[in-house]
Parts: sequence; structure tokens; C-alpha cells
Amino acid sequence: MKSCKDDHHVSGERYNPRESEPKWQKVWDENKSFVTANDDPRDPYYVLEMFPYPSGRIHMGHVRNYAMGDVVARYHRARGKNVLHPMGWDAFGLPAENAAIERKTHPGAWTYQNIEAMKAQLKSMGLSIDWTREIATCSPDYYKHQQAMFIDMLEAGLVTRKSSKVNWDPVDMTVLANEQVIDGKGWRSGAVVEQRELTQWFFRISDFAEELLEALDGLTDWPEKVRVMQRNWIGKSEGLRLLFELEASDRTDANSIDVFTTRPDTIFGASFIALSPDHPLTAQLAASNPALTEFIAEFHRQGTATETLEKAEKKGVFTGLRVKHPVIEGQSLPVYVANFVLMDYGTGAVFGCPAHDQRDLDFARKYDLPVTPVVLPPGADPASFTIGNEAYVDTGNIFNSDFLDGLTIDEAKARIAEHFAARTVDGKPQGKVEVNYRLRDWGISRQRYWGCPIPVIHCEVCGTIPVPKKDLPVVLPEDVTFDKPGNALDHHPTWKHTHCPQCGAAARRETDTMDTFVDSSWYFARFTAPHADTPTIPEVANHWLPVDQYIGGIEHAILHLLYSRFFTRAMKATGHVGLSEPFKGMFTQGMVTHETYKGDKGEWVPPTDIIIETDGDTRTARHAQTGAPITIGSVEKMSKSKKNVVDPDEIVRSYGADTARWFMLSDSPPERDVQWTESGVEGASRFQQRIWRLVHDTVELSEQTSVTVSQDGTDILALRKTIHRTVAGVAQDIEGLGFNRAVARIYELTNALVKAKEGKAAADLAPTLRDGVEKLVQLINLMMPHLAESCWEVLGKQGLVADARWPEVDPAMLVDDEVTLPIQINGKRRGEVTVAKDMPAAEVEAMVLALEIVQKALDGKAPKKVVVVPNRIVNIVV
RNA sequence: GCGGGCGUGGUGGAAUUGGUAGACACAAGGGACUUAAAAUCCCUCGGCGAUAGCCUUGCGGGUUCGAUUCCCGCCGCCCGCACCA
Repeated sequence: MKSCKDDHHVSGERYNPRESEPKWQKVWDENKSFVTANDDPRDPYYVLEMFPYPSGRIHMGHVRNYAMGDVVARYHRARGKNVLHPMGWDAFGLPAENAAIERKTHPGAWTYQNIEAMKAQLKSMGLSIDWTREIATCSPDYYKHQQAMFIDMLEAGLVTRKSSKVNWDPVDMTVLANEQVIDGKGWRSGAVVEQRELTQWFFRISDFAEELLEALDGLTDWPEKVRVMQRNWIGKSEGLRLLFELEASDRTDANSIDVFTTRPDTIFGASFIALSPDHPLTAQLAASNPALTEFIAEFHRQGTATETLEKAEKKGVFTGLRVKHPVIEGQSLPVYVANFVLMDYGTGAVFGCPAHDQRDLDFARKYDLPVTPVVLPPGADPASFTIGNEAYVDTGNIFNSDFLDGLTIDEAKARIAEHFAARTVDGKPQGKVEVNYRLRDWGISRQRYWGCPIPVIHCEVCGTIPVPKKDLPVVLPEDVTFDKPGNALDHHPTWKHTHCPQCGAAARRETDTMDTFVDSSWYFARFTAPHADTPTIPEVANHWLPVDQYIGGIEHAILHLLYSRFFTRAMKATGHVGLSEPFKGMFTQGMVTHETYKGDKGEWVPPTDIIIETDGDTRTARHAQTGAPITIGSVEKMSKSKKNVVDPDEIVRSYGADTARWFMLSDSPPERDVQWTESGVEGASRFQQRIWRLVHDTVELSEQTSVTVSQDGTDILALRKTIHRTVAGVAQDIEGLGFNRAVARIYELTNALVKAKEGKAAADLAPTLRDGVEKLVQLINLMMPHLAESCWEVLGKQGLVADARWPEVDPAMLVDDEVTLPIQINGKRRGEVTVAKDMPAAEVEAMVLALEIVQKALDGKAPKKVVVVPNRIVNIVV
């Protein structure tokens, strides 16, 4: 490492990123290189990476994400766009409260300290970010606008307050998200989680279900995968709402049961009705039915975690009620309460057709209910077709169904819908075509301190009143304690006591805060005018939005992106923006992975404690300190629990930010996972030095060469073509976010330039070489901006490469006047021929047929067929 | 179960609308320079033969003059969703 002096090379010293990187960062800062003006006349381009949660340290996933965004930003800036590339902090959330409990600090202090640390780390990456637009969602300067918009949305009918079931941890006295419930117990307290009804605030996202679904088709610059996931999440299904008339009973005064079905065509096969344990009628019946009460209690104990639901046996309790069969005169169907019927989908009641639904079949077999097939598989015999233990869910024609017999499933659906629409039960049409969505309203109430306070006041007289806008923001109190479980905001001695803005009577503030997904549902809009005293400046927001390219992790494919799409619509409805879709281009990057290592006791060992030894193709590992053997495990996502993390800080310290960025962009396609390897980093670092030497040698060579001497023109032309093609190709790759392909092209150009420099004709090539090196520096500037600035300086160029315009491509350099055509005989490559570009097919054919290899293959016979694809290929069939 | 994606050398991966499969990089091996090492440079690198041949993009079919690419059927892996009526 300290053998620099021995480096005899003309280029002198090795490139030293530790000196160079901070230097250029300072220069960019002082020159305000990346500060963006809203009134700049150039075309706007908005590139955004998902802002980080300030956990305290950046990780490699951030490096990859921000390296990609920075390439896009620097590219479009070079292309003459006015680029907006901001950064901020998703700064509210539970970890700050946990830290407050563990370290006895204030969540705010902890958060701001983390922001400082992470900002320094991000700055050390040399990202082209406009830091003057930095925002933190935990700042009242940010959340006061969120509160104002909440009030606007409340007044516009986009917000509602209703009772909803939540997972309640009775020890921590808090609501838990589904993923925080493990085996029916709170993840922190271990207490058995209860289902509680709580009145909560909701955004009425389900009103937008259809629109959010339809608009997905227009998001053509989004990954198909994400669109599919959102489509499934919205979960549209079309079916029939059907009223079943109850037979008279003294157990209830209800006259009918409302059922939603997507298979009304199977109505003749119905053999029971099942109610959800949470159905209102169930509750009413349970009052006089101890068995049912016990069943409901058991159902609730079981929890709602998906695994338990999946494994649970289909069970039910007969209610004693019966309904009239809606199409078979004189028959009736029993009404059960069943554990597999969800209250929050459809109407919370279903009719069971066991022959054509697996759940219904399982249930029917258990309780010995009739199983009548009504859909006949193609080719099956109606007289003998029976159902065993598997329901028949495929297509076929209806039978055993009176006036539906012979129809297809779709025809039967339409016919039965007409039939029921014409009848009435309880004074209402018995059947009504209806569309259902899985998407539910977005509950945003959180019983936590470290979040945006919901700006409403509860008055005993006037009800729930929004805080008047002049009184905003509703600021979180600083003097809070976390010494007892529950919501610190609620525990605060004075904060919640206030007066009703309408009648002046003593009133209580809402102590719930907003889900942090609200914070991230509009930050991209705030970035366009981060210091405005309104949430947005609509003209400015409309100028920048939608975000041209948004980049982030696939883990946000559903919630964050769907909420943001909804929130943008809600902002449009309340006049804060003039558009519906926030993100024109979306890209989801893959994860950063690393090998895992285990010691002899099965404990995870971090990569920094490992020495890898290679012997031929076999790799072995031992512990760096103890020498103990280590097992090399599988490649996994970097995670603290498996200790296979590599700290970006350490990489920046030892190799420099450019190396880390370059490596993160090389090799692996950006949407796929990338494996962090030591050798990969070494390779990236070597390449950095290689560029540095090339630049120095080129400068030296051009100094030595006084005149352009007689040239071998073809070499110069070939080199020029390579240069221009690389520039054009890299541009194309970047626009398609193919960073790994762009990197490969840059390697190719570098190889060509190094070869030219070392070759005999180097002196002749010097001017072209220099031109190529300058362009190369501009290309690598996207990925390794510090190195590029240093090279630019050595090349004696004026100004910063960060400000340089993208190199012009000479279109003449992209076309060849000659092409080499492969010659196939019977589809196999047997030779090649170089001909003038666009040579007519007939000429090519004549020429090729005259070739010796072809003559030999033909053996005197005429070819069966000759295929000439101009400028592509020749294929001769013999 | 439903939906989506993927499968190419030792490894990560390239390959316009179907047109020279394996670009580029990593690893490995050999060599040069050096007292030595590092750094750098050069060569080899899908398999079998080793001459001019044959095979090869998970497997089996099909369409085509020509298939990594399109179609059908399998196998394997990954991701998302899921008692959704």
C-alpha cells in the first residue's frame, strides 16, 4: 500500500479518494452546483429516491438506491434539464419512542441526532442533492401543513371517523400492527393480544378503489409487478347481492339475510347459509345461545394472523334459523355461523355451494349437508357425475338447475341476476349486481406520541371539531415521559386540555397521532416548495410533478405507493395540486446481499472478522483473530441478525465513495439483488486507478506530440466510432435505467482507449485519444463524480465536469459503410463476408454463392433456399 | 390455492423487432517485470474431441431458412397475495 514511490509509472501517484472526495464535495457546495431554482427556464426533470428513516446510519441499500438516483440526476442535468433532486427524512415513527425508553432521551433529540449523522454519511457519497430543500417530517414546519390538509380533507368528506377492530396490547396499552402480533401475542410485551373496537380516523381511500385501479393502466413506466400487486390489493370482484328470506323465528326479528356472491350461477346447488362470527345477526343470536357465544369467543381467541386462519379447520354452529331457498319452492336452507366467513368482505354472510367451492365442501362434509353439483364439466355424464372430496371450480355448463340448465356459467350469472332483480324481499329487490373491493379504508389513528397530531378537538357539546387553521400547528409537547406504557401524549398532564373553538367550553384534544404513511404520502410535493407557508404552491407543484423517476424498494410496492396515489387525488380535490398521479416513472431496485458466516457453535460471524482463503476453486474461511474454522453460508439480504452487513462508512473510508457507487451499479441489473463481495469492490477500485493512469498518460502523450503526423486513418476512424457509439449507448442505457449495461460499455471504451494509448500509432491517435478520454470522464462522472472532477482538472478543462454538457454524438459515427455478415449453412454459422452496407440482396446472394465454403457445401447442387436479411445475415439451405 | 417473475460458463451477467450465444466484469490457471512482494502488463478460460468436427441458453415438443427470444407441456427456484364468498 505504501509502495506508491516505487510506482515508476509516468502517471505518478495513485488516485487518492480520501483527499479528493471531500475536496470536490466542498467545491460543489460552495458553487451551489446542485441547488435548483423553481423559475429556471429549462425543462424540469424531477428525480426522487425514497427518503430514509433516520435510524442513525445508512446501509448499503441506501448506497445502491441513491447511487442510481444520482446517475439519473447527473445525466439529465448534463442533458440540459433543470433537475430537482432533493432529500429529506421520514422522521416520525415508533423506533424513536423505543430509543427514548431505552436511552432515556427525547424522541426528537434522538431523531435529530440521527439525521445529522446520516446527513454527513450521505454527503460523503457525493450525491448531487439540493440540500437547501431538506425536510424532516417531524418538524412542525412540515406537519403543520399536513394538519391543514387533514382539515381540508375532513371538510371535503375525504376523512371519516368510525369504529374499527384493532389488535390491542393490554400491557403496552397500544394498538399493534398485524405484523407486530406474533402467535397472538404482542411482539414486545408477549401479552395475549385482544381484539378491541376503537373509534379511529380513516381516509376514505375505498371511495377511490375503482379510480385507483383503472389509473394503473396508465402507469406504463411502472414495473408490471408493482401494478399487479396493487391490482390484487384493490381486489375488485363483481357479483350479486342476494337477499335470503328468513323463515319466521322467535330468535330474531330480522326478515332476511344479505349475502354477496360471485357465483350466483350455482344457486341451485346452495345447501346452507354462513354468517361471520362478527355479523350483527350473530351477536343478536348469541345473546340467547351459549354455544354460539362460546364459539365466537373461541374465534376471537384464535386471532386473525394469517397462519392460524389458514390452518384452522372449517367449523360452525347451527343457529336454529332457516331461510327459504330462493329458487326451489318449498325448500329451506340452514343458517350457520362459520369461522371462515369474514365480516369485512362483502356482507359478512355467504351462501354455501359445496359442490363448487372447497371451503363450502369441507364444511358440508363435516356437518353432513347435501352436495349437489350444478356445473357439469365438459364431457362428463350428468347422470353419474358426483363430487368427492374436491370441489369442481372449473368451467362447464349448468345442470340440475331448472331454468338455468344448459347455460354457460356467464350466461347463468346474467340470467339469475335478471331473475332476482325482478323479485322483492322485504320490500327491496331480491338481487342486485354489485362490485366489491378488498381495499378497505385507511385507518390512520395511532396511539403514539412521536407522530403528527391529528388536529381535532372533542367537545361534549359540539362534538368533534377541527382545530381552526389559525391555531395550527398543533405542536407536540416537549416535556413528555415514557416511564409508563401507553400513549405519552395521552399521559401528558395538560396538553390535551383545551377549549372548544366553537362554544368555548372545556374540551379535549385528540391524542392520537397519524400513521407515518401519511407523512410520506406528500413529501414529494412539499419538496417542490419546501419553505412555502402553504402545504404546496400549486403552480410550482404542477410544474415539477409528477416525479419523472421515482426509485425505491419493492417493499413499498403496495402501501406507500397506493397511499401516495390516493393522497395526491385528495390533494387535488382540496386544491393543493392539479394532478392525480404523483409518480410518472417508478423503479424498484433489488436488495444488497452478502455471504453469511457461521462459527463452530452455529453463531453468526460478521464479514469483518473473517479471512477467506482460496485454493484453486475451493474457498475456505477462518476467524481473523482466533483462526477457528468458519462455515461459509448462503447469500442473504444484509441484516443485523445475520451479521452479514458491510458498513458504507468503512467502505467509503477505505476505498472511497466512488468505488462503492461504481460497484453498486456494475454487473447486477438494478431490479435484481446484488451481492456485495470483497473482490468486486477491489475490481471497482482497480478500475478507478486505471482511469487515473489513462488520463495522466493521455495528457503526457498529447504534450509530447507537437504535430499531427501522417495518420493511419482507419485506426483513427475506428477509435472515433467506438467513442461516439459508447456515448450514445450509455445515454440509451441510462434512459432505460440499465446501469450495469452502461458500466459494461464504459469498460469497453476504456479498454479501447488504453489499447490505443499503448499501440504503435499512439502518437497519431493522440488527438482522438484525448477526445475519447475527455468523453470517458464525462461518462464516468455519472457514477464516480469525484474521480471525474479530478480527471477533468488534470485534463486542463475549464469549470467542473458536473456542469459540463453531455457530449455531442456525431450520427455519422454510428453508421458503418461496411457490414460483416455471418454466413449460415442450414442455420449453422460457417463463415462470414464483409460487404458494403445496404448492398442489394441479389448481389449479396451472388457473392456468397461464389464463396468456397458455400460451393463446397453445395457440392454442385443448387441451394434449396437462400435467405438474405440485408445487413444482418445470410442463410443457405442445401 | 391464485397471481407474477426467473432459469445462459466456476460466478455476476450481455445479446434491437427471432438473425454470429457467452459482451463486460469477477474468480481461476499460466507467463513477463521484480532479490522478493504489491502494483501493472500479456496469454488461456462453456463442454467433448483436439485436424477442418460435434454438443451447449432447466427438460421435452412445436412454429421458422434460422429460437436464449414466439407457442404448448413438464421440472426447479424466487416474490407477492390469500378462508375475498
